[in-house]
Amino acid sequence: MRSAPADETTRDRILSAAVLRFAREGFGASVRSIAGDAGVSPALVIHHFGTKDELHAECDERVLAEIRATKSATIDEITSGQGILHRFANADEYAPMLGYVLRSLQSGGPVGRAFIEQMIEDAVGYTKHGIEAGLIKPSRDERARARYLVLSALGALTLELSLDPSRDPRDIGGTVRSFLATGYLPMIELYTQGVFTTRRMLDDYLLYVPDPPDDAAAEPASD
Amino acid sequence: MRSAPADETTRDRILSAAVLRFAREGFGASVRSIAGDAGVSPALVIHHFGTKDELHAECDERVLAEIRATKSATIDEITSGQGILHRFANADEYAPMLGYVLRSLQSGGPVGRAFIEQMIEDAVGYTKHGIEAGLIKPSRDERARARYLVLSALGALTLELSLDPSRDPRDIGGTVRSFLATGYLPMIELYTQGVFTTRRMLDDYLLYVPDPPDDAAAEPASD
DNA sequence: ACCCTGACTGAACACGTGTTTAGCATTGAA
DNA sequence: TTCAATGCTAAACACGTGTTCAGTCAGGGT
Repeated sequence: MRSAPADETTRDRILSAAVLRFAREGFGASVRSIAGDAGVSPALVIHHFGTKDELHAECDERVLAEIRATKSATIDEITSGQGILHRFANADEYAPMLGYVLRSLQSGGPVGRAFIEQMIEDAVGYTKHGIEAGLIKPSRDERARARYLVLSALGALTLELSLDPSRDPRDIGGTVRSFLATGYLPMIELYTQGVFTTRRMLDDYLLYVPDPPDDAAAEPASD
Repeated sequence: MRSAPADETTRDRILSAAVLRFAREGFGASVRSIAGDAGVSPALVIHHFGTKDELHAECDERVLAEIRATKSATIDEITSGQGILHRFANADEYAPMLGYVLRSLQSGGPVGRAFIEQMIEDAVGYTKHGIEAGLIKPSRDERARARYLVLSALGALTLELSLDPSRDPRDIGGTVRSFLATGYLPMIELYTQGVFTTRRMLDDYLLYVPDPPDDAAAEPASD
């Protein structure tokens, strides 16, 4: 009975409903609402997952797995430059997944953290590729730059998302597009020409700080 | 009795406790915990403010007023360049205020929105000043750039804040400093020299989009 | 046939929430 | 003094939450 595939349908239906609810309303979404979406009693949710937290954890795992899957599918879609955000814009099919990630980002959950870490890793690869192709300038600290680029882009996006109250959170692709409509020009303008006319601030900082770290000492305390 | 100044003490103590709690734990903080902090019964909180939402609203007003006050106090502190974040770094006295703002930012509250709007306004002024002084390059859309710079900086900060679980949220100044320790170099590096070696992406976009808006059409639908 | 196991439910429980109510204490005005 | 009003509290209420419990139903193994 355990190994029969039909049994997993209900469990999976609950899981999917939970991911959707969590993505739309955040992790405060009630077990009852999830059960309602799955057409099931609240007790069954607990019966299958034991606890709301365990359900949450399993949703995290599922989303992470899905991310890993779609990542390798779209990795050769880009490989050019900084089109990180554009991948999101016309990705309405991934909308609930992205919503889940942003929720996890806001609440400091493990999915958000893993997602950020992975995007940084990707960005390091992209920039390295771009440098070799002569399209991107090398940085004094590649990892720190990749991290900053990811944090600023994703951070601006989350802010845009939570600041626009009119748009309902379901339509994340729309928010991304709306953000790009206003933010893409200044972004690539900044990326191609910067904002400062002089190197003074940069040189001052480089003088002030003795050692530009060489890829390892970038983060003071992590893995 | 209404006009007596001594009466406002307790009310104000509750308000201060609420701002602190909201800043630390978000707006889900319970009325009971706030009352406890103020050394007061939960019923009194409701007696003075009518409703938790009204208390929330009054906290918003107080923080906004405080921001407006400290703004005019520190406006001549900067006036140089992009040291927006540095103002936060050594501002431990404003820490609860900043925490409150970040919470409001995450929840899409009016304080966060007003704060962003004001920072954009400030950034427009700063960049204009910097352009006249020859320190900052002009942009094709000053307002959009100011908005992007503010959103990316503040967004990266909020992400950093919610992603670092070890650090307790009380110590916001520490998080800001930790963020600057890793993020300042790539930020000013980006600001002084960009990341792209060619103008291709920018020119492509400028060709693709017919009209660069002239300061008014930047935001599609707002006040 | 039996029965046991697991999916599944309705009802309840325990708890935390915001809020209300009744009443006490103090204080200034009459 | 007497009255009214306000600051303030303890207790309770109504409600939503996650979770538990007792029990029903179906299905496959013996």
